Amino acid sequence: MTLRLFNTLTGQLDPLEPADGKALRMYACGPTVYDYGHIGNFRTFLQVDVLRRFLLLSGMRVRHVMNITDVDDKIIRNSLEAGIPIGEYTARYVKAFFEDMEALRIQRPEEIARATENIPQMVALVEKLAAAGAAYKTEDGSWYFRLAAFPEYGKLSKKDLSGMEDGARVDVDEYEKDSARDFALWKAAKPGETSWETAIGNGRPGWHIECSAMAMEYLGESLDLHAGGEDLMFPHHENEIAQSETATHKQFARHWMHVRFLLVDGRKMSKSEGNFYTPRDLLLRGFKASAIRLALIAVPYRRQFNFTFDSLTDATNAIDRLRTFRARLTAGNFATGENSAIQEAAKKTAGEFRDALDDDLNTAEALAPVFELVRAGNTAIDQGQFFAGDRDAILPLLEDFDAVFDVLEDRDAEATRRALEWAKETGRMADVAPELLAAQSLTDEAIETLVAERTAAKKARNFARADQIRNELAEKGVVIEDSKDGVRWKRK
RNA sequence: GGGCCGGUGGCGAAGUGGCUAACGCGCGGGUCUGCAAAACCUGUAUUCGCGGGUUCAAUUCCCGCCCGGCCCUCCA
Repeated sequence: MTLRLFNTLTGQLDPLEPADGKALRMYACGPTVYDYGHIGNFRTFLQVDVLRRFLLLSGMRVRHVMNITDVDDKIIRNSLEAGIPIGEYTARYVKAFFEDMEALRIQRPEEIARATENIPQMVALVEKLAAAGAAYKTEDGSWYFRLAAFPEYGKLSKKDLSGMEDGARVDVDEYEKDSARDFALWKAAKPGETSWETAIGNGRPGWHIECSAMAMEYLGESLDLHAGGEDLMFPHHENEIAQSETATHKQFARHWMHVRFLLVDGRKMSKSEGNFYTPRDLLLRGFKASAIRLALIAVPYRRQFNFTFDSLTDATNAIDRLRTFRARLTAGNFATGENSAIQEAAKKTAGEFRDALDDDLNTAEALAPVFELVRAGNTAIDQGQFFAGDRDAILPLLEDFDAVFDVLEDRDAEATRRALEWAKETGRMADVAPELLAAQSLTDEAIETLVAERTAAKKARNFARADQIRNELAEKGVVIEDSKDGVRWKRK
């Protein structure tokens, strides 16, 4: 089976495969670095990461390009207000973006393309469009794409623009356009604003041109897949198609993937509603990076996901269950042999896991058999019916699971530590949850010492002291588990 | 106003024209334990927004209504 992924262009599930049988060439719209990324942004990047990882797990080679929009109206406005060059302004957010990617375990694409580093390609594309009569320059020096030059406009978002009246909404700055719907390819420089002196004039790129130019620069004229948030479908992706296909007379992207927006507490996330969160906010509140990751990917990408703090707590507990199970397999001593029921369950789980992801990346359905296997495994272990052969069948399966979900390995402390450093540097310590600070005050070494002391106390049947230590640790978010294989502790 | 998508248990959700409506979390009871934690067992929707219709049979298809989301302007 190969992955069948919903294609916005055709409106159906289409197999996703490289046209040339080599690496799948995919382009995903990345961040505009005018501020810290929020969880909505990251839901999109995470879902694309799930796609990427599943393709790799399926044995496909992938060439994945993501852009960083580091010049646009907001960036220019904000950097002017701050009185610093745009490069300096965006540097902070680019750095933060990569930190967040790492915290959330988003794999780095093969290529990260920055708009400001690909201006010549954009200029060349505008020139090509001008030569074809599809681009025109207005009196102020801006360039526009002539929508009339592309009759197929609207095919992605299924919009019929033929009946749209010109002139309904004409931007003050754009009064020279031939048609109200024509969009900017190149914006003429305004006094004080960052600009590039080029063959088509002094100015800066329009928003849409960068993705067309960079996608073609790094992936060729025809892509296997183009992905982004659902809001980008129109006009951004529609405009990319118009520009690219007019210039090349080739299909720009065969497959289009759009990730659904999330809701927060049942409402649209927005700063004015007070329900706007960045991953960093959540880390400072004491949530784990892995929980944020799982919460944002456990609901399939075409479904609306209602994000709440509870959903993070749920994800935390679910991850705990998986990690505890894996630790049980790794640490336990199992007799040689195998339990045929477990062997079969493992085989079934592997198949169901892949089938679910093959079916339009149904992450929710892929998770179910994994948890069922966890229960079957735990039950067998409790009954003494679990053997080394069963462990050897399940561990690789968990590896495959984690190749996509990537939540089993505990790297949460590192992400949290980074977030705290950032809070310190930027004066946000007031936002840090007190419980998190309490937990941070305790080093791993200190915990080990206390745990050892408790074990000794237990041995001496001094339960009062043992419980005292356990409570002390619990107050700082450390939970102790006694078992036949020794004592295990973890930070909640 | 127009186009598109969705409304399933306490919460997040999967799913299907007819088998006991996944899975996770939570909660109640039990086993294990010095007590816990973990793990396991068990109970947690006779029912899938509301009202009609089609059908032998609908949560699943159709129509209407209500509610939420996305787009139609910058936005993951």
